[in-house]
Amino acid sequence: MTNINDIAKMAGVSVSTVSRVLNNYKYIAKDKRESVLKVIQEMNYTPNKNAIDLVRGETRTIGVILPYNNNPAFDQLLNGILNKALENDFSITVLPSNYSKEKEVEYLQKLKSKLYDGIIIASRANDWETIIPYSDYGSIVSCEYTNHKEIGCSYMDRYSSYLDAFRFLKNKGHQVVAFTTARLESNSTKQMIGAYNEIFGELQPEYHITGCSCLEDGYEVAGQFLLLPERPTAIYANGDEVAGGIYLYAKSQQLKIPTDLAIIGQENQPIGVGMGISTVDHQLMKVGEQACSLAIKKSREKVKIPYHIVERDSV
Amino acid sequence: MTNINDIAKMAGVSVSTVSRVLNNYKYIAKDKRESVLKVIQEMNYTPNKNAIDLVRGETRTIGVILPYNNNPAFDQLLNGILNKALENDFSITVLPSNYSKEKEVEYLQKLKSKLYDGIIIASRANDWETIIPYSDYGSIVSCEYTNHKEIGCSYMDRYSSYLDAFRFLKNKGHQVVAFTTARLESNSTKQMIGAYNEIFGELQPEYHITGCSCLEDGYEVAGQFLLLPERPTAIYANGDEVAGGIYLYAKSQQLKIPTDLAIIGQENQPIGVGMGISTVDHQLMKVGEQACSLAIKKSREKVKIPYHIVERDSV
DNA sequence: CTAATTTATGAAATGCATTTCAAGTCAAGA
DNA sequence: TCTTGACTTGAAATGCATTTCATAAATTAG
Repeated sequence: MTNINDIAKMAGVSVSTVSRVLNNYKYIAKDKRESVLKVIQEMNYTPNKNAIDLVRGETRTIGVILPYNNNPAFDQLLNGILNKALENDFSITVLPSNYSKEKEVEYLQKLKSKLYDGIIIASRANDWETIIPYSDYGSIVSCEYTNHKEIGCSYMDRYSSYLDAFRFLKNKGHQVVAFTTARLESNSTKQMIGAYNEIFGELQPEYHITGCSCLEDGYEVAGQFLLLPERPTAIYANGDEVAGGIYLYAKSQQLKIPTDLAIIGQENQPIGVGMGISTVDHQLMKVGEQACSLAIKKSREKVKIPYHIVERDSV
Repeated sequence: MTNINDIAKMAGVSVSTVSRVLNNYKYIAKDKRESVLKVIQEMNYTPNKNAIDLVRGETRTIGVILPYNNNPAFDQLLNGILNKALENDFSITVLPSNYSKEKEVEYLQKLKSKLYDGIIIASRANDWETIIPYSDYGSIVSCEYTNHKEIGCSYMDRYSSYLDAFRFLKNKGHQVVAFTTARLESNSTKQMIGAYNEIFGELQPEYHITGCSCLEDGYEVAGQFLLLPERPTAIYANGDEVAGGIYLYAKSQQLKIPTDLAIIGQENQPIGVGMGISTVDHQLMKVGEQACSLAIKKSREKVKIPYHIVERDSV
C-alpha cells in the first residue's frame, strides 16, 4: 500500500505538503498542489483512517449500548441516533449487551481505549458507580434520567407519562386496570408499578404480567387477563405490538373496543395506526436524536423529551 | 494519558516487554510480568486501540450498508449479523445509505481507508462495476446473489421462492392474484414480476402496487385491490406487516379468510404468527449470520440460504 | 562437556498522518 | 529602504503499540 511518504517522494515535496493538500490547507503553490493531486490520483491513494484517528485522538464514532436490536422501542431509538449521526458525519457502532454487565464494561473499556468518542447507553445493567469513571474518557449519554452530573441524558419522564396514562384511563371511568411490562427488574417497570399504585391503589399482582414484547405476547396475555374473576376493563400495554395482540384477542372473543375493553399502547408504532389503538408516544426517535447530539457535543445536559397521548379509538 | 512508554519506564523494562505482557507472551520472567502488571493497574492504563489497529492493519470491525434501519426485513438481517459478530468478537458499524449512490461509495472508501475489515451490503444502489474495485481493500459480502467472483454472497433464491409462492397460490385454485412490493426499481421487484409472469401470464399493472412497507400500506392497498372490477382472490404481500394490513382491511369488509381472500406474507414476522398469516420465510436472520461469517473469514463463497413456506390459516 | 534449545529482554524499525517549529520568499505599507 | 504581514515549505516531533532482529543467559540433550 502506498502511504503519504510515497506520495511525497513521488510528487517531490515533503509529507507536510501532502498532508496540507489532503486537508485543503490554504497556502500551497498551485503547481505543487496539482502535482500532489496527480500522484494521489495515479497511485489511487487513500489516507489511512487509523493513523488519522490515532494522531487526532478522535474517531467521530459513537458506540451505542443496546440490549436488543430486534425490539421496536430500541429500534426507534437507534433510528433517531443514526439520523443525527449521519447529519453530523459521525459513525455509529452497535454494541449489543443483552443486559450483560460484563459486556457493558467491555464496551466502556473500548471508550477508554479511544475507539469511540462517546457512548450512548440505551439501557443498562450496571449501576452508575461502575459506569461513571469511564466518563473521563469520552462522553457518556444515557437515555434514562440520572442526576449524576457526569452523565448526559436524553430522556422522557416515564413516571409522569405513566401517571398521565393511568389518570386518562381512570377519567374514562375505568376502575379495574391491568398492564404489561417487558422486564420485571427494569426501571420502567418499577415506575409503572409506582404510578399504578398512585392512581389505582395497591397493585394486585394478577393485574400485571411481565415478559411481554410482541403481538403474540399480547394475544396470550389478553386471554389471561380476561379470565380473571374481576376482569380489567382497560389494559395498558407496553408497546403497540403488544396492544395489537390484546386487540386481536379481544376481537376474537367478540368484545367491543373500547366499550367492553379499552386498550392503550405505547410508542406510537405503525401497527397501532391501522388498528386505531390509542397510545402513549414517548417520541423515542427524538430521544435518540437528542442523545446523539449530546454525545457529539460532549454535553452533559439533561434534556427531557416531551411525551403525548395519541387518542385513537381504543380507549 | 499514560502510554506504553510511560509504563515501560515506570516498570523499569522496555516497551517490548510491556507489549509482551499485554499480549500474554509466554517467555517473561515472573517478577517483571508482575511489576508491569502492577504499574498498569496503578496507572489505570488501557492500550490505545487506534494504535493497535494501525500497526496490526485490522480493526475487527465490519461495516453494514443498510438502506433503512427501521424496516423489519433489514432488521432481521442486521440482527443475524450482530449475533455472529458478537460470537466472533467483531464490531458492527451501521452505515445507513438510504439507497444513495454517493453514500455507498463514501462507505466503500472507508473500507479502503482501513476502517473496516469488510463490508456487508444488505442492498445497494450502485452497480457492481463501481463496487468491485473496493474488494481489493477488504472483504465485500452481498446479501443478494451475484456471480462476480470478487464478491461473497449470502443470499436466498428469491426468484425460486416467488415462483414457489405463486405456484402455491395457483395450486390452491387462485387465478386472479395481486401482489405488493417495496420499491419499483429494486431487484426483487423485477424478480417478483418475472415469477408472476411465468406462473400467471402477463401481469396487468393494476394487480401490482409498489411502495408498501407497513401495516397501514397493506390496509390501504387492500382497499384498492378489492375495488378492482375483477378483484384478486389472493394477494402476495411483501412482508407480514403489509399482509397484516390487508388481513385487517379484509376483515373490516366482512370478508372471510382464506375463503373470500387468501393472503400470503413474507419473512415470518411476529405479527403473522398471531394473525395466522401464511408466509414465505426467507430466513433473513440466517442470511445475516452467514453474511457476517463470510465477511469475517474474508470468504468469497456464494452461500444460498433455503427459504420455506410456512402454512398457517390465510391461504 | 559441547551443541542445541529454550527462555528472556531490549533496541530499533514499522505502521501512517498531523502538527508544530523554523525559516524562507515576496509584496505592500511606512 | 525598512518593516510587516501574507504566503510557502520542509524537518522533526508526535500519537501509540507491535514486531523483528539481535543477543545473552539458562537449560537440556547427546
